[in-house]
Amino acid sequence: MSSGFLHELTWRGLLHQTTSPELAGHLTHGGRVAYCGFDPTSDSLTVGNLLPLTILARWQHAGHRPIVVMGGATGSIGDPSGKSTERQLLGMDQVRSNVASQRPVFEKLLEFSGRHAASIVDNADWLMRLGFVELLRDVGKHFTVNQMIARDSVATRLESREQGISYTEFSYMILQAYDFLHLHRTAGCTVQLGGADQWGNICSGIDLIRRVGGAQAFGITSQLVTKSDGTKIGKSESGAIYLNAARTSSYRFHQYWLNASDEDAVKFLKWFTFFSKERIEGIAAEHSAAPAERAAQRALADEMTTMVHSEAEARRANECGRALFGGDIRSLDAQGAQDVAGDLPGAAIGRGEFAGEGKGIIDALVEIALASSKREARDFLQAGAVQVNGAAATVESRITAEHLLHGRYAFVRRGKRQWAVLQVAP
RNA sequence: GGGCGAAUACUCAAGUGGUCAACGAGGACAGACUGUAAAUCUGUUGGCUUAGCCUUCGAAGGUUCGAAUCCUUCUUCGCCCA
Repeated sequence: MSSGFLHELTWRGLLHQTTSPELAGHLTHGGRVAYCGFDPTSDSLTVGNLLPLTILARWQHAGHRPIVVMGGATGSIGDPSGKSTERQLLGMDQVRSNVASQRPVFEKLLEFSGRHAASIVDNADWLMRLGFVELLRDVGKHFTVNQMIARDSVATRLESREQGISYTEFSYMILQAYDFLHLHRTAGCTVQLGGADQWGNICSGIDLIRRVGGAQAFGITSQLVTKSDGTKIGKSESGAIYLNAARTSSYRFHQYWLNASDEDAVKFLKWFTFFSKERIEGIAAEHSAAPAERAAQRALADEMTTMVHSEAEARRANECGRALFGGDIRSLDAQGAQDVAGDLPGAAIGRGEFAGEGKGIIDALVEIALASSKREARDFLQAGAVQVNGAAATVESRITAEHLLHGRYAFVRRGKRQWAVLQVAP
């Protein structure tokens, strides 16, 4: 096991850099403690936050103990790293409720019992108790401003004409360094994990630990990962992909991965799943033999959905996708239609609106958010991009009671992949 | 505190009195081709009751038949001087 962790990150293409060559030796003993910080700026993590989380899980699989640090305090300050603009400050209540609703995902991916039990802590628990003067005296003394302004994250903001940096964000690195020191003292934490953009903050923590107690600590950063076209992972047409089912249905989550490009699919398997090297190579071989089958995308989508939601959800998402893209939507039975409708975005309106002349397709498109305006709806219709229950629609189309599947549903498709449902309100 | 300059749509960026809902690029979306892929080509990209009308060019006023464009004040940002 030992430095199997570093090995693992390396072949997956995730290792960016480590702070010391002695790290490998340090990891030959199991049971080391590492932490990684997460920002409670939203009530749900996104696909973008998934990577550090899986790395923490890999750490645990390698026989070490992970600590999740929720930035309850630092989240209200804002990390200047990788940010070109000053952050909005969050209220404490907001932070608290975000921390609470993010928790389930961590519990899903990490093991919270046994010898290498993970734990979740909130840095508000110690940072909020810290007095300003106390902090300046005990911690601030170990930082020189010269060093602080030399940090990349600060330097770029100092040079930025438009933005500048507030004293608040400038001080962020001190707080994060203090987190590391605190965990070092109270939990024996010796390693901090983070993205490549966290390098500076991690080094600050290691320096602080050395200066205060003369102890050695380590940092490991992961590659900044992007899609092959250079854009961020986890953004879709309709916004960020969340891990929380309430914000991104398991169907949409599944679809997101299924739509990965050929070039990305295998990389994503390495980065995000716990599949072994052999298994991934097998899938890759299968995929390149018959790319049209999209074996890699399918494996990826199923596994990711299972990981973040559940196996049952993955199966449902799969069936739903098959119904929508595989065959005739009209062949769904009542139960199937209900399931699919439940996973799709859309709107429910009164039965009366479908009576007689029925509902105009243009209004319908706007209501189910497949078009952002009526003008756009007309554009789509003129381009032949819209289907209602599998039949092409025109500008004049209307949805009447007769069109409804099982008397309730109008499945509307815009373009190749966007589906939504207009249904009769119960 | 003084001087100079900037602010245009999702982003960058033209436009300096009518021909401007505003050049161009990127992004995004759609069509064709495909495999719910990539690349490519084409189209769209403020809104509406669409031969027309309405609301936009940091904010509020003003000049003018007419303003993104000129004037005044304000806001924000940058540069220079103190």
